[in-house]
Amino acid sequence: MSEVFGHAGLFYFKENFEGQEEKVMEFVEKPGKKQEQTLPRMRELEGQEVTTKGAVHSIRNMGEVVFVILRRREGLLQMVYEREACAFPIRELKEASTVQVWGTVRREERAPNGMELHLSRIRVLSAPEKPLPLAIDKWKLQTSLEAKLDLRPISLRNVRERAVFKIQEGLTRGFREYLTGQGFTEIHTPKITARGAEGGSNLFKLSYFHKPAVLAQSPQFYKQMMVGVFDRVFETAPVFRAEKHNTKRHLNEYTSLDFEMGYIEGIQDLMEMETGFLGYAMELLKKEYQKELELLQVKLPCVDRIPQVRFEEAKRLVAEKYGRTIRSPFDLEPEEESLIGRYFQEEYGADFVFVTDYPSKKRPFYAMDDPEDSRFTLSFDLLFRGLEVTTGGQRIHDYRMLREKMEKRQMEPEGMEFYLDAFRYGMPPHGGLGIGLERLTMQLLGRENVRETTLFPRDLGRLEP
RNA sequence: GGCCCAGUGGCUCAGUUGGUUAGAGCGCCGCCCUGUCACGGCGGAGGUCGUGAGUUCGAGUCUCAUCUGGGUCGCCA
Repeated sequence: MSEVFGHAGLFYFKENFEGQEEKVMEFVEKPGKKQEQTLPRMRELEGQEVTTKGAVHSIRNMGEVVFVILRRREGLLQMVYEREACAFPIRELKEASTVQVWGTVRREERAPNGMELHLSRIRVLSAPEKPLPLAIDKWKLQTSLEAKLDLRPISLRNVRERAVFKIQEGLTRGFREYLTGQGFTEIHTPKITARGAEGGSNLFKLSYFHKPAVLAQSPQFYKQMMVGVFDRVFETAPVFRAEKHNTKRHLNEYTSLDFEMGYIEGIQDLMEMETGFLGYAMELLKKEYQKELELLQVKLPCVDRIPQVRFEEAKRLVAEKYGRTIRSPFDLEPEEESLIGRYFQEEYGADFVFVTDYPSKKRPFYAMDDPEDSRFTLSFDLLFRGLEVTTGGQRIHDYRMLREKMEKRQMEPEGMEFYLDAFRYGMPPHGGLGIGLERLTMQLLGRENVRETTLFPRDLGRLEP
C-alpha cells in the first residue's frame, strides 16, 4: 500500500494500486498505547528517567535543595529540585500549578514512602492566577466548615479531605458489589415524579410542562414495583427532602442506598442482607482503601454480628440504665438514639444495633403491621454509634390489605393507580431498606457534621456551590 | 419555624470594667539556609472589626434592628 498523502476531516486518503484515491477511516481504540506513569509503577523504576503529570501541592525551599510535592490521584510524590540538575527557575513555580515533570526515580530512606523523583525538567501546564485561599498542604485544614464548603473545589485538594470521599466511594462500591453478588439488579428510577411516596409536606414542588410535579423523596414505589419484575433490586441515588431543619445530621438532598427484596420470610432476611453488606464493605475498605483509612486514622467497626432489640425494649433499657424518663412513646428522640448506641457499646461492644418493631403510627402506610399486634410494624432502624443510618421493613404485598390500610389512613388512591396495579396483579412478600450514605460515612469516620461527608451539601441555606 | 451561640486581614483566632497606634499563628511577598516532610531564621505587605441606627467626650467592646453562619428541637436517612 502507498503512503498517506492527505488528511481532510475524518478521513485519510490513500492511493490504491490503481492510483485512485481511497477513503480510509480513522478508528478510536481503548486507552493503553501511551502508558501513564503512576506512582505504584514508578516505584519499580529505580534509577530510570520517567515523566509524569500532577499538581504542585507544596514547595519547601531549603536553599540549595528544594522539595516539590506533586499531588496525583494516587497520592503525593516528593520531588527534589537542584539547580545544577534542572534548568527551570524554581522561584517561578507556584503552588497549585499543574505540571509535567521529568526526572530520575531514586529510592531514598529520608523521603516519605522511601521514594522520590530527582527533577531534570519541569513543564508548567497551568499556573494559578492567585494564591490559594486555604493552606491545603497542611495535615489538617485549619478552616471552618463554612469556608470548607464555600471553597469545596479547593478544600478537597487537601489529601485528608479528599480521602473522605474515597472512603465514601468504597462504601458505595461495597453496596453495589455485594448486592450484585446476591442476585440483585441495579435499577435507576425517576427523580421527577407526580407525587411522593410518604406523602406530607416535605416535597420540593416543581412545574413539569404545566403539570405539578415533585422531586422524589424516596424510590420506594418504584423499587417495590420492580420486585415484581426482578425479585431483588437496588439503587444508589439522590433523594430530596424539603424539610426545614438545620442540624448536623440532615440534608435536603442525600444519597440513599436502597434495596428491595422479594420472597422474604421476614425482616430477619433484610437485616441479614444489610449485615452482609456492611461486612463486605468493611473488608473492601481494609483491602483497597488502606491509605485513606490511615490518613483519617479510622478504626473499622466489627460487623460480624449485630445485636437486635425491640423498640419498646430499647426504650426501657436506656430509661433504666441512664435514668431517663420516656417522653414520646412512639418515636426515638435523638438523645435516646444516642443512649441506645451507648448502651450496646457498653454492654456488648457493638457499634451497630438493629432496633425493631417500630410503632405502626410512625411508619408509612405500606409498612406491614405485626400480625400478632397491629400497633407495631415488621420494621427496623439500624443505629450506628448512636445515629440512625437505616430504615427498613417488610411491606404489605396483599392488594386488599394495602387498600384497607390506605382507607384507614384516609388516603386517596388518586395518582397511585400505577403503584396499586402492581399489587392488584400479584406481588411476592417483600421488604427493603434505605441507607443514608452520608450518615454512614460520617459515623464511620467520626465526623461531627453530615455536611463534612457530603461533596456538595444542599441544606436550608446552601444551594451553591 | 422556635430557642441558643458566633461574625475582627486570604484562613483560624485573641482583644481586659468602653480609652488613644486593633494583635497572634498559618498563608502571601523579599532575603538566608543540602534533606525537608506542619521545615527553620530575618524582614515586609495586608484589617474603616458583617451591615444600619443609637447611647457616649470616646464603641471591635454597650443597646436595637437586620443579614450571614453554626448548634438545638419538631421531622427524618
